[in-house]
Formats: sequence, structure tokens, C-alpha cells
Amino acid sequence: MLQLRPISAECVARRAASACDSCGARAFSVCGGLAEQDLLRLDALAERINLRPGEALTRQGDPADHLFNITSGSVRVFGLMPDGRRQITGFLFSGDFLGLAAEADYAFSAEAIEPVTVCRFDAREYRALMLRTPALEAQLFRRMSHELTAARDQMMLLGRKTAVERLASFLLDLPTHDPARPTAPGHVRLPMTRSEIADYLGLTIETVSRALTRLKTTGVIRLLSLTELRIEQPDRLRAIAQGETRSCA
Amino acid sequence: MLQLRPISAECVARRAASACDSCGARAFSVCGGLAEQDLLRLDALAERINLRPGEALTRQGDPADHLFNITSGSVRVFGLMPDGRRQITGFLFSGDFLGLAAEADYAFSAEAIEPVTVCRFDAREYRALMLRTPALEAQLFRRMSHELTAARDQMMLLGRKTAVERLASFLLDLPTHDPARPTAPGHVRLPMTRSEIADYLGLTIETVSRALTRLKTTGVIRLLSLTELRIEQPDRLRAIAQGETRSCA
DNA sequence: CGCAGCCTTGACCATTATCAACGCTGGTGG
DNA sequence: CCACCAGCGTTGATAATGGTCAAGGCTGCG
Repeated sequence: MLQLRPISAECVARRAASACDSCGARAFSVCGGLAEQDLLRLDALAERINLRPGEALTRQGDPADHLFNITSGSVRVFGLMPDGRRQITGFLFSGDFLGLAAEADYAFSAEAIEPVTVCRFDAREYRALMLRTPALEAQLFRRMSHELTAARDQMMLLGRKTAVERLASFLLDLPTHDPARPTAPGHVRLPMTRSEIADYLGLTIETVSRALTRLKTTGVIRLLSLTELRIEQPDRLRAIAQGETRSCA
Repeated sequence: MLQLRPISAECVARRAASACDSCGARAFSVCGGLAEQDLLRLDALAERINLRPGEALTRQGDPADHLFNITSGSVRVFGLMPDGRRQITGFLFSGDFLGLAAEADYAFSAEAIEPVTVCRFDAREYRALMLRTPALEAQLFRRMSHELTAARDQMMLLGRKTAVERLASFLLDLPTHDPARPTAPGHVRLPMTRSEIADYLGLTIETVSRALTRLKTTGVIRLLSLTELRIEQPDRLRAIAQGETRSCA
């Protein structure tokens, strides 16, 4: 498995390089705190897997046997109701972890959006390694803490924000999580479909489309293509996201 | 501070006694895994505080200097938007932890609903103790993991469920978290106001009231008083919560 | 070139929010 | 002891946001 060694090194490098504004520096220092031998142990558990769009990493209800570290591409995490209603609870990008649950079964499904490469770990072995590696445990602790804060922000969005406010919040958040975003400031890549955005924001595709149009016609954003746009007026977009204006409602 | 010793023992006992259906057994074993000397160290950091309804444990934006363990009563955790819109992200009851964040500042506010007693820890000392106490770390790791799963379920509720489905889900969930619930099966205590329920479910008080009335008139629940009700048809309530019926829509 | 899939736009509808009035309940003071 | 008041909850009428249904457009691929 020695040929796998570059994988976790790559994970660490990507996460360090990612400008996750709120946690970049911290994540880097934690990753940096992992000793060379810890990385080697991680590699021994790792398996590299390629997934095509739509293929599943985890399925709601299946035994939680694996942990994943996304190496490239993007992933949707979602739950389904019996009648097919879908709620996407998050998008994952390279550097993100998946499957960090204490439960025996996955509570949610995860599927590739774009072609994805992941680093897959056996959950039991990973947990055992974690117990022996405080730096790794601390790293995951911080990640879970950030995820929890993000989850609460998302509750605020879903419970109390209007359609336009939700979309504005989404457009501001997305590039801070996607290391594959374009380098030009204000440029946002949308690797997911309108349907996925809708299921993430608790809306329908039509409402997402209309909200985008409204932001476009008011000059706050410019659509460069279906999957790329530019934020023309960041301050106004922030104001809208926080509900500080009725000008766009 | 020796007189504080009973506090964490009490916390442990309460958590163990609570029939948190999904995690009760596990939480108990983890708490049981704490050695006597770990409990003593915890006590040395602990300070008992009483709060009256409406008083704050944490405030959005304040430095996150403390951790809390609720000993009795109930607490609302919430975020506010600039214009006053409120989203309650969770209710906490005796045995629950608060303030487990890696961030420097509290991201959300927490206030007492009923008269509350808490066990307050200095965050830095607690973290230091955690590093020296793997059992404590593992316990918190599990709790965070459960919270994360609960947060995702709540996203499903807020993003995709109807008003009646939200209320049904809430009534089923609440007693599994509230150790002070009445002992009679099917009895649910509502220590929070309609306004708090509304802000938790992403609705208005009027819609909460109407949804309760609908569940009452269809015979699924019976209102015993403003703050207490009985679930008459648990299976039907579960079906409604999962959206498996249109009979109540 | 044509088709399939996704996106946008429009017309209409439904759920829920808003506004308003009324009722209940518990505490206070005449 | 009863009346009043304040606060919370319920109910009703109306309005608005977002959902549903439907048609048409764009884009990329065979």
C-alpha cells in the first residue's frame, strides 16, 4: 500500500491550501501537528477510489463501515423522506471528511456530483488509530465543531430566511468551502445543478431560478454561464444575506 | 470546592437515567468509563449557578469562556438576525452540555426557559483536562456526533416538512430529550411557549396553534393543559411526522 | 441536425404569514 | 371575594411568498 502514501499527504496539502476563511489557519496547524509516522499509519488504512457522478459513497441506513476524505471533486450529502422529498444537508469538496459518526449506521446518503476521488478508510481501524493519535483526534474534534456551527447557521437559513436571502447566503458561503473555485475574486463556481441548490436551500428549482434572475437584474451578480457567476456587489449581497435590506425582497 | 462534588455525579446519574432512546445505553457506559479521579478533577473546575427564566448562559458573539452542563430545568439555544428574526436551534435539558465549540466566540445565545441550575466550567481548564482524559474526550465526541445527526434531521424538518409534519416530529422527539418528562407513556411536557416552538420549527405561533388544533381534532393527540398533552395515536403521529400520510395535511 | 436534459419564464394555486379580534388564565388590588 | 388587567393562546379573514403546472429556450452531444 506504499503507493497510497501520497494520498493523505495530498489531503493535508489541499486542506492547508484551501482558503476556508474561518478555519484555514487552524486546520493547517492541526494537520501540521500530525507526525510523519501518523501520516504513514493513515496511509496504511487508506484506499483510493474513483467515483463517477451519481455514484454513492454512503447510503442512508447502511452500516457505517468507512470514513472518506474527498481528494477531488464534489459530493452531496442528503436525506430522503419516504415520499421522495430530498434535503441536501451539505456539499463536500476536496479536503472534507465524511462519515465521522458515532452511530452504527449512516444517517445520510452521500453521492458524487462531479467525478470524485476519495481516500477511503476502514472505520474501525481509523477509530483505533484516532485513540492512539491525539493530534488526529483534536483535528476531527475541530472539524465536527465547525460542522455543528455551520449546521446551526443552515437552520437559521432554512427556518427564517426568504428565498433571495437563502440564495445570497449560499453564494457567499460556497466559495469559502470549494478549493476548486476560480481564482478570480468574486467568481463563484456552481458544480451542482439547480435542483441540488434547491434541495439544499429548502426551495424548488423554479424559485432558485427566479431568485438568481432577481439578483442578476438588480445588478448584484452576473451570470457568466450556467455553472459560473460573478459577484458584482459583494456588500449588497452580504446585506441581502443578512436580511438587512428589503430592496431585493 | 469539595461541596461541588455531587454536581457532576448528579450530571452523570441524570444522563444515565434519561431515556434518550437513541443513545442512552451508550452515554451511560461512557459516563461510567470516567474514573473517580476524573470526576474529582471535573468538580474542581465546576461552579454551580442558578438562573431564572430569561437569563442568559451565553450570548452570540461573546468570548466562549465557559462550558455548561445543565443540571435541572430547560434552556433555549438560538440565533438572531439583525431585524430580530429568531431561530431556536435546540432545547437543552438536564444532562445536556452547552458551549462545546472550537471557536473563540459563542456563535449562538442560550437562555433559561424554566428556572435552571447549571454546572459551569472554565473552558480552558476543561479543554486541558479533556486532553488528559481520553474517556472524557470520547464522551464529548459521541455527543457532538449525535448533535450533528440531530442537526441534520432538523434541516430535513425545516427544509422539507409541512407545518403539521414539523409539529408531529417535534412532539415525538421532545420526550426523548427531556428527562423531566412525565412518567406516563405518551405524556409530553411542553416547558416552552408557543412562540419558542414556532421559532424552533421555523413557523409562526398561529401556525403552531393551528397545527396543534388539527392534531387534536383528528384525535391523534389530546391537550391536557397548555403545557401538557397526551399522544393518543403514536403510530399515526409517527406516520404524519414521516410524511407517510396526507390524511392530516 | 435533432434530441435530451436542464434551465427559465409565466400563470395559477396553496400553504403559511400577517393582521385583527377574542378568550382563557393567573395574579393583583379594590 | 370579585373585578380587572396583562400575557399568552386560539381562531378567523386576508395577503404574500413560494409551490405547482405548463410551455418554451438553451446547450451539448450523438
